[in-house]
Amino acid sequence: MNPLIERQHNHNDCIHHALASAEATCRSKGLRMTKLRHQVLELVWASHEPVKAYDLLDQLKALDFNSAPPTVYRALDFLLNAGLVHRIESLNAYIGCDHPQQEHSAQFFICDRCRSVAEVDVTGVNTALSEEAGRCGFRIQSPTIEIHGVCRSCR
Amino acid sequence: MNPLIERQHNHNDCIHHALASAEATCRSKGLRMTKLRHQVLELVWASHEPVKAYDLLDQLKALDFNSAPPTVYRALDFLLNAGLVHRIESLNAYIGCDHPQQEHSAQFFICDRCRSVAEVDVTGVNTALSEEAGRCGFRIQSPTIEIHGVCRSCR
DNA sequence: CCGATATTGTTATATTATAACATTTCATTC
DNA sequence: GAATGAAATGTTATAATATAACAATATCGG
Repeated sequence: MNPLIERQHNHNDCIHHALASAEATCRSKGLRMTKLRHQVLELVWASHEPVKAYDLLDQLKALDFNSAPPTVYRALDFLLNAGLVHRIESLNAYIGCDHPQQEHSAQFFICDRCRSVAEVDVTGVNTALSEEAGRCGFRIQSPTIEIHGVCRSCR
Repeated sequence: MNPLIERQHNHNDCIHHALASAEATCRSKGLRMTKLRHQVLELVWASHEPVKAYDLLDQLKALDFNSAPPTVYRALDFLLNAGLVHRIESLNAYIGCDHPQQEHSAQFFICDRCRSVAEVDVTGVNTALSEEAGRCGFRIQSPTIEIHGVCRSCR
């Protein structure tokens, strides 16, 4: 479904790119990428499907991290603030962002069959929303745009 | 903030219009607007701010409805399916829809200061998303578009 | 090294939502 | 108007998601 995510791809490349990019982002922003946060980010990047906080928690426990709910929620908060992951509100789940450096407004196509998610950035959507916001006198801070449907492979 | 919701307006009119419209919708679709569902819808329409399930529950209890969580969640499910309310995913909350008859894709401007919500339907957003979906081979089923920010009155 | 600050550990609890089964209500048919 | 079946509601329990509050530890700048 995702132009970026071919069905066949070397996912190790995704993971490595994401983690390297995250390290770079943290360095440039003066943020601390600790062992725990790194591990959580790696778990998030295990797939291109959104992952739930308590699933991460179970995996952390299995990895012998000393974990309770705050452990994972704090790590996720950090990653969210750093722009390294996005939260999918309609799923209460989290997904990695592969271009944390760039300013971008995230829009998601979410396949309800295979659960895969594609992050897109449609200019037309942003401009249309900005224009409407301007007309209403509304100052946009954070858009949540999550489009549920069925992806090409699943149709 | 909402072109539709003037800061000064007779909210009784909103409520009456919404409830009458809901009755009409149910009649035309062969749905049963029971006392409980009517009461929940009326509570949802008490304001133009999204309301939480457990707040509704407390209010139902105060009104001597025999209520537990399933009571309110079932009523909300019914109202959601009937198109009489929308769920705001990013707030875990619910808001009345004042034009349930028309097919429409809901987009929300949500003020994070005063919590008021304006439902808009920006053509440009829909067309841009449809076009992108077409390019990706994605079949859109239900868009969630929730724009957080600050409304005109609160800026 | 010291002190300040950020991070993590830990326990408890708040918030949101659903499962499962019993009972009641309602519309229809007789 | 009683019998029936389906829809709605009542009820108890529990699952799933998230945060508060405070203690302990690690890290950074001086």
